[in-house]
Amino acid sequence: MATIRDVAKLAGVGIGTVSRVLSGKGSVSAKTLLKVNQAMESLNFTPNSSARSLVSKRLNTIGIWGTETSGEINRRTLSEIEAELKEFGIHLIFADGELNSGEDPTASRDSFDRLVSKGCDGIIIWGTDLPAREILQIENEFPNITLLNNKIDLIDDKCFYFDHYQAGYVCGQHLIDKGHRNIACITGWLKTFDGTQRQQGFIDAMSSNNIHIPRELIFEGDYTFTKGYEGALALLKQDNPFTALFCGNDQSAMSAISALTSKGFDVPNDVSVIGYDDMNIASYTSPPLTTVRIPFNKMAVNATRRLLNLCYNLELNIDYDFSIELIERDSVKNIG
Amino acid sequence: MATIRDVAKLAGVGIGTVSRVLSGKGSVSAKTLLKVNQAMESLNFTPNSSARSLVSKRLNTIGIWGTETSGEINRRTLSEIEAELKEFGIHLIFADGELNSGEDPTASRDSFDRLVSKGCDGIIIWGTDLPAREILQIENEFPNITLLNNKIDLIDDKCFYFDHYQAGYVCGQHLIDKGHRNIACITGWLKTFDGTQRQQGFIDAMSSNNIHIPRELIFEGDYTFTKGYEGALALLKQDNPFTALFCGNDQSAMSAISALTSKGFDVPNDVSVIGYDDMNIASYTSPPLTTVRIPFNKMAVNATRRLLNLCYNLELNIDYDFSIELIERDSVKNIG
DNA sequence: TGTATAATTGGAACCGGTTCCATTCTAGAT
DNA sequence: ATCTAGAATGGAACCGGTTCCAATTATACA
Repeated sequence: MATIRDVAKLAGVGIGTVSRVLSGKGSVSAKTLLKVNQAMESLNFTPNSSARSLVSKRLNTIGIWGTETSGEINRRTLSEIEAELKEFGIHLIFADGELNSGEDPTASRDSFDRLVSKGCDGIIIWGTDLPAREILQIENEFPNITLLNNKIDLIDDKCFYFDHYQAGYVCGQHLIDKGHRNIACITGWLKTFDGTQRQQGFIDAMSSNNIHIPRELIFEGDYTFTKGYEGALALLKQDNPFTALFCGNDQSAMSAISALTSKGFDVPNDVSVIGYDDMNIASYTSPPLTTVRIPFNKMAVNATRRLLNLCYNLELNIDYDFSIELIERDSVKNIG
Repeated sequence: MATIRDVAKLAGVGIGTVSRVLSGKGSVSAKTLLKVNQAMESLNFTPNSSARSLVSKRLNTIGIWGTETSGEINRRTLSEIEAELKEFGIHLIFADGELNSGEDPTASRDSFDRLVSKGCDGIIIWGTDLPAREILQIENEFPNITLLNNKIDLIDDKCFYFDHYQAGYVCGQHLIDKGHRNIACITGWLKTFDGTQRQQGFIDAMSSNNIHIPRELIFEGDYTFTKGYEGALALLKQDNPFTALFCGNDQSAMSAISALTSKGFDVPNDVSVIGYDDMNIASYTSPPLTTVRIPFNKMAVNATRRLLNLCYNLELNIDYDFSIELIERDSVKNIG
């Protein structure tokens, strides 16, 4: 690997001059520029990133961390983030909290620290794996963080979240508008910020319309296919009849439909189902899924831009406003 | 940030001693060890990774590149890779070829070069975005690469691929075994290595059983939901009847089912459908999907281990043998 | 007690960039 | 021709680790 000194020697100039050519800062005469460029070319010179980082204290890398980095909808978002970073020549380091999360908060924290110590210039923390207290503590000594799909009041300007409450409300209201009164639900993962929010919104939509949901019609899920399937079967087993089902996300909606179908219930003629997320797949279930579209990508991009501002003193515009959209397909029937 | 010299000063030792403590190599007396550790503790010392990399010429980072890093099944695999790397303290840098691939091969190559120049110690190239010639050229000047889901004879030991031909054959044979004779297919993406392989295997299974598939019953897909849906509609429009449908992957199978259902055809009573991949979701479609399970994760882990061997002179065991498994669910009916 | 050998230690030199200052060159003004 | 501001240039010093060698100290053995 050629170094800056090799280039300088070949071009017959000093290393400072080569450095100036590299950075484009400082003045260099036209003919010197040419000589240096030719030398770089013929030596196939690439600046060593470690040496650069050592003095500039800038790693040109940001990290993303959190269990929510898995799953289809999230993966789409990762690409979006990567694309945003690409424009600024920043790389994305990727640490999955998934495999050691949940049960063992220490392990979560360890995996986070590993990310910091490798050194990224900043980190997007995706989801609610770490308790607020811990995040605040982190933010105190390592301020270059941004939260995606989490909300902590003290650092609200670094949080990019969505009004899941409202979205849950909209889902509930939609079912009611379609004439449903006996409504069941398979909740999202109630350990997460967004899971509880959307659930509360849904419940409040019910109360506002004077509808009471008996305890038996609420099945606590966790966003997985498995729980969606189990949940639907469990709901079918209990005694309260229902004509509609609100699911915490599209995955559980899909598998709930699968369970309902397997037990001889037709969706939407026997039971209407509404999902949440609008995954790609939602258009291609049988029947296509009515759901609510969450602007995850937009959230992610803005979280990324905010982080770039923090890390590199940029002043990119940040948008904190994320609105929802109800996507009506064929899984909800009007029985009004 | 405390440096090694700060630690040395506080502990009252030389910097060499501190370095020895850090690396655990070379001898250090018990009491010196204690002093140094205390000093590190109280200064909250973390070694600077750039300085380390500069001299060790080791970035402790590997990259993954390719359009195939998107999609659900692939995302699951990413986690697997990350977990493998975690054990060795290696980070995963992530560059998506997706957004600039296909149309513009130069852009693909650029995005690849960006990954190299940042410097990873090695790269997993996932998929077939780059032509073999180009990959060989890359391998020549940057030998630390490993190919996932691609096969190039000259560097077979760095390739981790699956016998898609055999899997395609198995799918075809399964439909035949279940009594089907009029079989349609929606191919995978024929621009990819695996897409053509599985298609050929399927076709050969047909020929071996003296079944001829008319041109009209072959729809060229590309793995997307969209094409699966379109494909099923197109197949329904033409004149040759069919009782079974082979799809290039689960996504197209799902959307094909959705299209068939929407046109009043029942799966599997009117048409049997077999998928390919065994995505998580395959158990939860309506009906649950018969498909073939591809050991992507195992492939990915071995590609990763091979890369670790290359980059860091390790000698991890590598397995090149990946076998398939037919997963029978409810989307294929026996009509024999 | 003296000597050989091994264990322990300190720090200069180095990795390959960036920064900054002193120096030289150039062109326009007088 | 002389002076001067500003452009252009070279290179020492530095970033924070690792490596390696010379020097010092400890231990074992005769």
